[in-house]
Amino acid sequence: MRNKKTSPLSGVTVLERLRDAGLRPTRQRLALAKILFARGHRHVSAEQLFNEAKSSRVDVSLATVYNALHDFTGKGLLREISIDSSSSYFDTNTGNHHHFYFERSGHLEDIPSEHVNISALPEAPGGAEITRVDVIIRVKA
Amino acid sequence: MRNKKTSPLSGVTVLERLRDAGLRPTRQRLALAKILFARGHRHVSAEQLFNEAKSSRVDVSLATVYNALHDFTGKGLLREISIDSSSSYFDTNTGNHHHFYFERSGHLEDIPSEHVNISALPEAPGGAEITRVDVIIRVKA
DNA sequence: AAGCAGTTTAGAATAGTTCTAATAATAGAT
DNA sequence: ATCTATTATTAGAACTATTCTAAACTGCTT
Ligand SMILES: [Mn+2]
Ligand SMILES: [Mn+2]
Ligand SMILES: [Zn+2]
Ligand SMILES: [Zn+2]
Repeated sequence: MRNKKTSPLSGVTVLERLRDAGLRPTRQRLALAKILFARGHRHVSAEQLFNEAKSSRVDVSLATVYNALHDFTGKGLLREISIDSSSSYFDTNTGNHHHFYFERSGHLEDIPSEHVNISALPEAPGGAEITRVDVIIRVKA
Repeated sequence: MRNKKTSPLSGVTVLERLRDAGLRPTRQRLALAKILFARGHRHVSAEQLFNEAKSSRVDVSLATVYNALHDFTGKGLLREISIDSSSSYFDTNTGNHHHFYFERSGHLEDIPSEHVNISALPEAPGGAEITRVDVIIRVKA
């Protein structure tokens, strides 16, 4: 049997992260989570993650990539961002923050929420509860 | 020959609006523009507009609806909004403003830009020019 | 009226995503 | 370790919003 801790720091951490979220740490989920959470925050599309998995010799189907992304999102490990309606991004940064969107490249870059000061938020009609506030700054680049 | 001014106020106005934008006022574009701009600001999807056209006995193809929406957007008569990656909305309000998004119904509601005070905007990396700032407040309703 | 560029159209094509239903793996109990 | 129920994975089909194609048509200028 293989050692469960394949990478210095992230191996066990990722496994625990999945367990804590109530997600079975399957081989596929572990591999994908490792790609997603190995280093700093990222914004990835399903296709991107699928390709990175293939590059890392992780044998996983596209359907599983979608399943995992949605499962992770459902458990709060990721956050889904729709910007250009052609595809979604999944953000490993689930904290309160905003984005620069580079229209040419399709690249997303985080803006810490402290750097954007929103005031005078109107109350949601009918006292509806606010789920999330997204600020997207589109830049021509 | 029919009277060009079919509706009390909007007939000629819509025609001029298209001409001023450099768009040929074809039968289809006129009919669609009339639906879009007849009354106050709206947020419509392509499919919605297509259906409204059919209801108004305007014979227009779906491809033309898409063409018109994009042409209008390109000329600044509409603004395209992507929220949920399943489809885009086209907004007849092209001025600076933001949105409430009602997740349950998919409805969009304008927020005047004066009601949202954004301060401390970080400079775009590399001095890139800001195209637009979108604030979307998602509410659970 | 003629000619041309711009527009419309039906239907095919595309692409991201979801679904299906069969197979496989996991967790927990024995 | 084995058994079992539950959950996950998968290939490929299906779905859906949107775009493309290329042929027919129309608005505009002369
Ligand atoms: Mn999704
Ligand atoms: Mn579009
Ligand atoms: Zn982010
Ligand atoms: Zn609006």
